[in-house]
Amino acid sequence: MTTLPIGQVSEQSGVKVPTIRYYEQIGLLPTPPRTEGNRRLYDGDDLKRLAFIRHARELGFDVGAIKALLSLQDHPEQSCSEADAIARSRLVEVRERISRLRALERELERMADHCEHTGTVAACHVIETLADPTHRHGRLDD
Amino acid sequence: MTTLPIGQVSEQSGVKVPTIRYYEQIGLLPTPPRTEGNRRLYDGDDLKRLAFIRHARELGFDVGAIKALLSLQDHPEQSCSEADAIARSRLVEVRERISRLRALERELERMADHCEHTGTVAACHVIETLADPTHRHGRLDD
DNA sequence: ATAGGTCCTCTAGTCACTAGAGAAGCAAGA
DNA sequence: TCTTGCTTCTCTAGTGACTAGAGGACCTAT
Repeated sequence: MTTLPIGQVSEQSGVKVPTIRYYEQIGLLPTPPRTEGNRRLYDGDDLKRLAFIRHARELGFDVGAIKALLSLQDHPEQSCSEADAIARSRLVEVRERISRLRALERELERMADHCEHTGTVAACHVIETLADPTHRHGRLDD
Repeated sequence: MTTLPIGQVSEQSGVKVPTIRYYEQIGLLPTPPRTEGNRRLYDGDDLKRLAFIRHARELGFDVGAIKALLSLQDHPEQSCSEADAIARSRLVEVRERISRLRALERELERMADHCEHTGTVAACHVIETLADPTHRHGRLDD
């Protein structure tokens, strides 16, 4: 089984060294074993976990939400209803994000296309694109 | 034309009062006119702008990215190529986020469905769902 | 054995808020 | 008009999630 020092894990996961230590400190990463000389040793699972955390953070999930998601992974023995509740509530959030991002995507596409075809700047309506779906009157995109 | 005090704007936009003042301070919001008694006065445009900022932040865009998006809206006279560059680079980012969120959505759906149908906890593979598309071998989900 | 790199802990700084203190403004009733 | 209570004002300090730096230990290669 391959083990990696923190620098390698950092490089391969895209998470900076101090951030990895920080994640350990706040309990997002398990405390890894150490060498004789007190250096942290990681394995492939840690690598994947870190990459997951990085992407989830980039998508705007806070540490609490990420902990909840990882707990699904970490505790397959937990009650079905509990896991289900976590998965479902995250699912609602994820779907809302997707629909907002799609609206923004369409607006940016429209602007880029307009520019390409006419050589002029399109009126920009990005502000409308992220309107709160729960407050909207029109239909929601699919 | 209706004007609103900061408290109303806060309530209707979902952005807290100190946060609104903070956005003014860092230049995300224009400095509003004041009453005789030195209180800020906002209008409907400010309201929309604030709601946009809130949603964009929730989606994980940082202030710099939001400024760039708002600049498209604010400066229709700017060069086409500049606006286009901003729109296109945001577009790439937005599409990547969408595809990752969709992968996560599918995994959460799978888990919720599994629980519903079998009454047992599904093996959770959320970690795999956000893998870096640029490092993946399989095809990307549209 | 020593030079250069990686790692250690600890403290402090950054970004984007968020909460609190203390004072001034304003609206409504006694 | 005065006062009670709410909103707003500015300013300072605290939070969450990093991020950078100091000072020192470890480790590899020559």
